[in-house]
Amino acid sequence: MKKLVVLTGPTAVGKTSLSIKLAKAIDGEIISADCMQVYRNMDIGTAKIMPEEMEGVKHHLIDVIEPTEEFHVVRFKEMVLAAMEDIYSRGKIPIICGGTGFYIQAILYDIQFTQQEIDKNYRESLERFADENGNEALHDKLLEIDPESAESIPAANRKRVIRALEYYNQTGEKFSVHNARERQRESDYNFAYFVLNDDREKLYNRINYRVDKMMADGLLEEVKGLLNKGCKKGMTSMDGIGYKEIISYLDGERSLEDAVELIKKNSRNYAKRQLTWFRREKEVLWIDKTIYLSTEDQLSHILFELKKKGIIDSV
RNA sequence: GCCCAGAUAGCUCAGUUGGUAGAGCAGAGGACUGAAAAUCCUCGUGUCGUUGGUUCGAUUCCGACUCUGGGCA
Repeated sequence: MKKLVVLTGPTAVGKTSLSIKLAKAIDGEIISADCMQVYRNMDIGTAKIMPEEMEGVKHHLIDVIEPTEEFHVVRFKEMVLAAMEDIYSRGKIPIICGGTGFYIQAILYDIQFTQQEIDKNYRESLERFADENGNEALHDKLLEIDPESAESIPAANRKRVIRALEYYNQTGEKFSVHNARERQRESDYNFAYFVLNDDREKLYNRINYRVDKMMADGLLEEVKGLLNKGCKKGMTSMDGIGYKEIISYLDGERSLEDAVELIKKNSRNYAKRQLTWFRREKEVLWIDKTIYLSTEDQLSHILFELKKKGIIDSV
């Protein structure tokens, strides 16, 4: 079985610096599992690792597309599988590091998505239908073709109602059937899934501090620059935390001070959602920073677990 | 020193014609399988400042005290 290491955790917990030490210790290469760090020119707001911080460790999936482009799990999966093949061919171990749990899952369990391109017109027509007739009416459509999905997806969650309808429209199969099947999947990898975590209050303090630092580092200028290059509100990249709030300030919707506070709050809420996700994942190995205080302790604990799983030979 | 207004959930406040209380925000928990840093669901017991009094019963009425604003000296 192919070997795979996953290192994740909530935003601002300290994944990046630990990942460098880990990569050096096991001669690995890092694959970023971060839905925002893939974009070029979005450095400050995504807390992206800079080349000089990489210490010679090879990184994949960072700065690979323009912020004006569409990006999603399917593209992520394609790119990561290619990167992994490359890494294995050189006899190294891939380390998936990043905070997007959904993306990590897609790789780990090889979740299957549909082959076809998304039909934008169909999506838009459903959006329009919901605008005109309400979320309930859209939800009723789903109820007709796939009652199980309709039951598990609230009408208010329009995005997911649309995806379920879209899936049926594309494949003729119920979305609920697809999901149930994909949920059964076992991983083909010999993997270790580490989640770095810390005391909630400490984590939130670090998030708040980091946002202030982003502002001091020029987040405002970064966003202005992106807008000048053609980025617009509503693009997936501009929906990232730190970007959408600054844009709302530039649009005159709120003061800069309020925008900064909102970035902090949204980041905190995001960290909490990430933790909810990781708690549900099976076979997760938690690295609690209140127990493993120093980076050295964390690293030696990780190496111990990797040896146990046969992913590395010696500690 | 005097006068006035406050003192209720982590914060900002509402309310109880006397029967121990509820909103917003913050926060917590959860869902998620081609937008995922997205999208959505659920969750409110707190010495009602302290202390006397009236009352069957006071957080609510009355008195004193403490603190915080504001005003007058």
